Amino acid sequence: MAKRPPTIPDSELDVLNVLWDRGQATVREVLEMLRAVGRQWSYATVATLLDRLETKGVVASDRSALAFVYRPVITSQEVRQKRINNLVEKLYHGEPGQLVLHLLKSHPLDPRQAMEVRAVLEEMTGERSRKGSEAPSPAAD
Amino acid sequence: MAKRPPTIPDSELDVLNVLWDRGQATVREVLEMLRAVGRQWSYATVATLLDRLETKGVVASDRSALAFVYRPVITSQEVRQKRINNLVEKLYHGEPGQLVLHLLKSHPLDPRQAMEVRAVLEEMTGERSRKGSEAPSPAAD
DNA sequence: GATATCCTAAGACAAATGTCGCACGATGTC
DNA sequence: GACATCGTGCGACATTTGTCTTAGGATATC
Repeated sequence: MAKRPPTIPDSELDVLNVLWDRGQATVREVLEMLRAVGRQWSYATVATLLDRLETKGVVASDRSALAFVYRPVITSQEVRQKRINNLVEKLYHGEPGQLVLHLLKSHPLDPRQAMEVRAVLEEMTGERSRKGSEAPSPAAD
Repeated sequence: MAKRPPTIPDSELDVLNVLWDRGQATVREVLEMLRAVGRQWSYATVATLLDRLETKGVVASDRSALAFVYRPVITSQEVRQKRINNLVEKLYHGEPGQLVLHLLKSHPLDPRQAMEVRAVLEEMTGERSRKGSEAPSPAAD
């Protein structure tokens, strides 16, 4: 009778994204941010979403001030990884190859990233392409 | 008051996967297939899911025989694309680069696919790595 | 300190998801 | 034709998701 494991639906993800972006925020701040991006939610809706996120343990709140300040407890990395796994398993039979291909086809990379990915791949397939300038590109996130 | 646009939840996706795999199937066949993969659903559950899928218009049924034969109406490609778009937008700020990197890191490609992807990338970044034996591999799906 | 504000708490409520149970008709079997 | 099967139709029910309303406390403002 175990309850279903907690997931993060899209609406909550929108909220979470704001927190990841600015590190922390109050309900109102999140609301403003989302308004600026087109989401026409009411204050209460955002509050509910943050509350649910906290219940699920993915965000924490500093309740010392008048307006609670929420902060993410999990990284976007963790969520991303889960989604990726799910995608690969449920829609690609655990075969990431096709996924990568589809991805490149539908979402072309800009040159810098293309090179970066290429470097990784070359290392993976056996450094076959000599070019000399393999300076590790320190991409900042 | 528009109802939310129809989505395909994970449970339904499991069912859909069986249909994509074998082209078509009856409730019982889907049930068997899923049982074989660990899903302990009841007959009724599978029937419900197929019914919902049909309501959503993603599968159709041939009702001439005793047991209805269901068949997918959309391709896995379409669903995959939607999921990919969602992932890129919601979790990667529309930047596919990081996603590809993460993907490669967590789900290493086997040599064949790695080379295939690599070829695509080289074409994308400007065929800089000369090697001579780059027979274009026309991979069939 | 009366008011206007802003917050959170609590709940409401419809739709979607996850999983069935069961009545009842169509079929197959002696 | 009586009985065991198998299949669909229909409905049920708990949870989750999507969105809000409203009550009532804490703060700021004159």
